[in-house]
Amino acid sequence: MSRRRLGYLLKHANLRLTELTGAALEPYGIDGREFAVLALLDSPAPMSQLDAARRLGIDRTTMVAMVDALERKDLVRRRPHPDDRRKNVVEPTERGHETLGVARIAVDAAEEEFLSSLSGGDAGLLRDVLERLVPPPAG
Amino acid sequence: MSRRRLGYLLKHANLRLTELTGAALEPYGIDGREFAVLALLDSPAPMSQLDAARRLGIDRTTMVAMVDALERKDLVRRRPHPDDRRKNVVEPTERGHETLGVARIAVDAAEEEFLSSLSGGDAGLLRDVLERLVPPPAG
DNA sequence: TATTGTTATACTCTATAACTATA
DNA sequence: TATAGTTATAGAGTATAACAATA
Repeated sequence: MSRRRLGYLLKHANLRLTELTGAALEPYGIDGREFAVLALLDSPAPMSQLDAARRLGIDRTTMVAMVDALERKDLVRRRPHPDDRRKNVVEPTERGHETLGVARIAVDAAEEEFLSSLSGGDAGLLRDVLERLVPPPAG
Repeated sequence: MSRRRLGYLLKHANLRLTELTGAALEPYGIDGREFAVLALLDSPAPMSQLDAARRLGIDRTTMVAMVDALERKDLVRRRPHPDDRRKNVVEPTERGHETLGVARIAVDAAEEEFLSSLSGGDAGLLRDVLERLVPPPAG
């Protein structure tokens, strides 16, 4: 029996977590990617679209579409940056904050379910190991 | 500092390994997905396209395209199953076996590089933990 | 009737290039 | 000249539906 490749395992682990997270967020009308953007924008320091894109490792044109979608749902708002009018400051609306509060609980539960076959120690170790494997975003 | 989400870590770990594996395989004219199919088909038991698709967790229509590509490169060959003519038995050609031999070494090296920031023990533990998180293919 | 392979088609996610406005 | 946001567009990768051949 040939052991499964690391690439297969990572891909399918990712698929499973995406599925669990997506199902957990469905009642709130957002998916895992939108949750990630919303959670990132819930930050004390004002964040431009480009800042957010770099932090999440996605293209700035992709970020345009994601902010569009969140704005249509009244979860974030764009306003011009006071000091540099090329930039948009993007921030959660009141509704965005509320949604984020409940969505965080749902995503935490989804992660917990995903990790439920592991001991607490192994779950923590998985996270630590992945942290070491994935370099922090540049900039 | 908000800690990075498990979904982010898994996605970007996957991206990094895909990149390393792709670069390692480029000299042999295949990518990581084609390698996975080729390695799976290098099996003592004859395997149909549907068998292979189920094992890799991809759609059977996707498998058609992958086998097409590998056949164009003279790395696999289709022949009718002797006992059930609805099925194709797909098997590596001589050239496929040779390519697989060198490609395996390249992929092993890419995985090693991917894991190079970890101790041997942590690398092994990562693999074990992922094995437990990813259910074996049904069927 | 059900299964295997195939084709046509469409959808999602993403990136590249070019444009606008600001700096 | 360079940067932030936007638009148009195209490329992967994937899946669904319908068909042909076979069971």
